[in-house]
Amino acid sequence: MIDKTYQPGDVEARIYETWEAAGAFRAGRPERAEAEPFSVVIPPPNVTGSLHMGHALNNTLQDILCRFERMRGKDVLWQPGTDHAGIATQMVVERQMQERQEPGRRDIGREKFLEKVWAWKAESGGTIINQLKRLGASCDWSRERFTMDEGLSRAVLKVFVQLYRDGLIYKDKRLVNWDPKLLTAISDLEVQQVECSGSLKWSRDGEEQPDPAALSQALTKTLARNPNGHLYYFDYPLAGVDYDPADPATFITVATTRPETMLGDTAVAVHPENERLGHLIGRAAVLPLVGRRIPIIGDDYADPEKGTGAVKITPAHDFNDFDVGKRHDLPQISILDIEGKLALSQNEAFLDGVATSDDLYETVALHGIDRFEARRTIVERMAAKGLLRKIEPTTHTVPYGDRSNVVIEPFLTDQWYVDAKTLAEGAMAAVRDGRTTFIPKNWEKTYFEWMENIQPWCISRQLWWGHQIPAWYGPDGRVFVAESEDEAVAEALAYYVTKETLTSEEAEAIARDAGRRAAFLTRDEDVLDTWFSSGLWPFSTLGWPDEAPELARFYPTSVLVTGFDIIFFWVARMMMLGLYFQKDVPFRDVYIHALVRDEKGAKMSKSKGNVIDPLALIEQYSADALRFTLAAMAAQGRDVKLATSRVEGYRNFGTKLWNAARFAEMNGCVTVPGFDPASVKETLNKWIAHEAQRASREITDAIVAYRFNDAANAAYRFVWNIYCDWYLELAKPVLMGPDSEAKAETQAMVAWARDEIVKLLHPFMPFITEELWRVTAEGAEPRESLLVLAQWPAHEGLDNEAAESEIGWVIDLVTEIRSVRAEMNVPPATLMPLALVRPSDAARERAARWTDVIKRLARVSEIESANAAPAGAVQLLVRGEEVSLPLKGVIDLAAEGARLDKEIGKADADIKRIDAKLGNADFVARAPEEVIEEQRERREEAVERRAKLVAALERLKGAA
RNA sequence: GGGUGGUUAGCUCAGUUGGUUAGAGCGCCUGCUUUACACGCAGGAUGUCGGGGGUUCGAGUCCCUCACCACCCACCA
Repeated sequence: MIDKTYQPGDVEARIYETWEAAGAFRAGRPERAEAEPFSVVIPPPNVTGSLHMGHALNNTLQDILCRFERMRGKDVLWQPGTDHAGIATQMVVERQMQERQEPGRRDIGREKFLEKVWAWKAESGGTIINQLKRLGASCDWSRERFTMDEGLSRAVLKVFVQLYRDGLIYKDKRLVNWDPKLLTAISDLEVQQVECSGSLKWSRDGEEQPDPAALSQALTKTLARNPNGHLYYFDYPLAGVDYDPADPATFITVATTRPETMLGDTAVAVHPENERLGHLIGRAAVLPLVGRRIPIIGDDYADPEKGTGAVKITPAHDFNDFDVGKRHDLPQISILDIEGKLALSQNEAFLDGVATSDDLYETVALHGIDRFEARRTIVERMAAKGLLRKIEPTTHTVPYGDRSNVVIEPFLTDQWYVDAKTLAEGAMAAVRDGRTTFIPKNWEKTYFEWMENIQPWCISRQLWWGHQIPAWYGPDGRVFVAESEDEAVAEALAYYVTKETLTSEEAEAIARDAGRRAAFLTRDEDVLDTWFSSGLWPFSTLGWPDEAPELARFYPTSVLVTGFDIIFFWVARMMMLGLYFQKDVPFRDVYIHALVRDEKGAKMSKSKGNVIDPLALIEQYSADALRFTLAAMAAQGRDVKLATSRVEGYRNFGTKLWNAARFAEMNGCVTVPGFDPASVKETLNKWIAHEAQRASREITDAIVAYRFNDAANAAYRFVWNIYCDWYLELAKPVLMGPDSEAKAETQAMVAWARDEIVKLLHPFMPFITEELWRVTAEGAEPRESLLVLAQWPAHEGLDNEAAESEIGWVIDLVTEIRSVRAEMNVPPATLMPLALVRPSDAARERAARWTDVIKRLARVSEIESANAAPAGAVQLLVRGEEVSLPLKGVIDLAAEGARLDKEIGKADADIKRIDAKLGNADFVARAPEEVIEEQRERREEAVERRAKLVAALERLKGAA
């Protein structure tokens, strides 16, 4: 007995266990050894994260593809796993330590800290996996991987060493995006540009706010809230002359949004062709507050239109200035420490060549203050010295760290880089020649755009949680890159022996002694960017660098399903690294889905508080309802704006399906083993076979084309509007009637169609369908196999236009009668006689065959034929046949007259519109023949319809 | 500054290569204990397809333009 109500909470957990126990998701099931492989790697979620709506969408779509292909008989591998998420995870653990008021990570040291992270991973790492299971994800969990697994770590080492040896990884000292809170370099992609503007206006020469005390107060107030955007104009006195604010020949004015960096200025640049300032090129200015002589140089970078036309150059704190500095061989003076505090005392570069002075002492005394505090102080001091000319509000963008949410500092450090430009060549070619295809196609443009302008990828992070860089430094600072410390030591010893820094005896002595070996080299402290290891995901998870049969069988993977937000972070890197190390693309297709947004279209974020928790929706409406909603809304190229009313609607859909199955059971509809739907005799059954085949085709085609919404809608329509609304209703008289042969066939067919439905719906709603499959028997026996492994409907030869035509007529007739009854306010209890007016033989036969159904569904008392339409009856046209409801006395004659008038009006409008088309010589001359023919037929039909309606109206008037 | 997408019913959204009278869900209105289902059944109303122009026999669909809304990339002294 099927339960009266479906309880998703109970069923879902049980069903999932059944699948796992049966090994249903395992790749390489023996019976599929010869099957075509289908593989997908999951975008690995953060190991300590939890499921958000983006995951729900992403994994629902992958699961639909995997379940679909599994049912189509393929050997499916959905490779699951998690990412160690370097920065994110380390931050979480550090925050926990802080909350518990424990000593910081630097206090306890690397080893102890990593123990804590691993402990946290052990504690929380299962959460997201369990949540994926709640969603129904059919991953092969026996193959679950983690980016810091032993195997994946070996892949990382091998890749790093190989790329280093091939000259594609190198160490370089240049400006990086430095996060002063996390104390690490980050890549360009991890920097968010935030627009900010200011409000403070002040001018030394004007009236705006001349009082220095008031200025100081305003500055304090303004700079207290960051970000802000102000342009500060400073006079830099020229060397060799006495500064006179009234005499432009004694100074050069520069404008900056970052006053504190002036301490690191090493030049002022003007455009070589600047008419106003060009003559100053070659002279020098004296850097205020410091006393350093800095040259005035000519460089195209200085735009005469911007600022004052003269720009201060701070090579160590600005990306553009860095380039200018390189061109002019300027010193790079870093004046900040890693935390963004002024680093002035003991700063040799800063003090180099600067004569001691009171100014300098005062400035160096600022050592250790924060960069924003420094900004205020510098401005105040410049103002006090009369060198601040003015302050203007401005709007500009400020770089923020996407994790730490603090202002990022361009900072001069040694870091490891990947030569992305070289690797990008192959990755672009692979998409250009179609070895990998993006769906929707337009994302390829985004991909190319970025690839063409790709910058060196900074891969080192000053973190502890991650893959430590396999680089060791010798006593002279020389770097040795190798897959293990032993190899590095061996390499280093050999090197130093050849260089005659060591004798071979010394080298051998070191090599023999483990302690000395370990002390001989120092390992690089840094770890790799998380995306470095995720970039290897499509092959590292398949067993590389070992010889793994899975790699040969499942690489390249069939499709990658992911959001557009990580095309650069992840997709591009996998393309580059996959092509380099496997000589083939990592995936054939890349399906890019949209972001899930809230109802108003805003990106969901914790800070906005508009996050909808997928688990809460699963609790409330079932995983199936959530999945179906996401699939139905996943139209290509558009964001998914999630409304919970949709989830509720699809929960109702599940209930509808459940009840339809209960109905089938109550009427003794049981799956007949070996039943052939092509053999049925009843028109109704031929019709549902025809419709089921059509639905199956639509759904299959849509999934293959990644048109998930079309697939979901086709399934929805078939189940609700075809199977439930009509097939079951039309079958009721047969199921309750006396014809045992027809009844038996129909019972079998109801069960067959239900089974088809359950299969077609399974990729979308795996739980309820599997449960229905379980509770419905096959013949006298329970089902032998699970639905998850059942065969996808793929039948041919069930098309049946004759059945479509006949059942279509019945449906139209019933619908028309219902419509008229409602319009005429005929009470449901009133049964009406129905007359076919001069029916064709076909219509008469059909009416006879469907008498019971028509009577029941249209609430008709009897059906007869008439030579003429009776007076005062309602006239209907059903597929060209005239039908009347002779209900004089019941209907409102005036209302019927109005209805007929309206119908005639419609017919007139149709005729007029078609005539306009057919009357157009150009249309007749140029439109395709079938379009014209269609219009002619339609006109004929409309004219006939009009004539009948007019006649009916005449009769109505006669009756009145 | 460069780019992408969007603007269709009260709301959330479909509408593949131009071709019937533009659709769905939710909401709304009317009626219904019709023996699976009120998480239901039956019927109904609602659109200048953002504005303007163009191409075409024919435009929600293609082109131009304007407006507004998102988002991405780059950068500004």
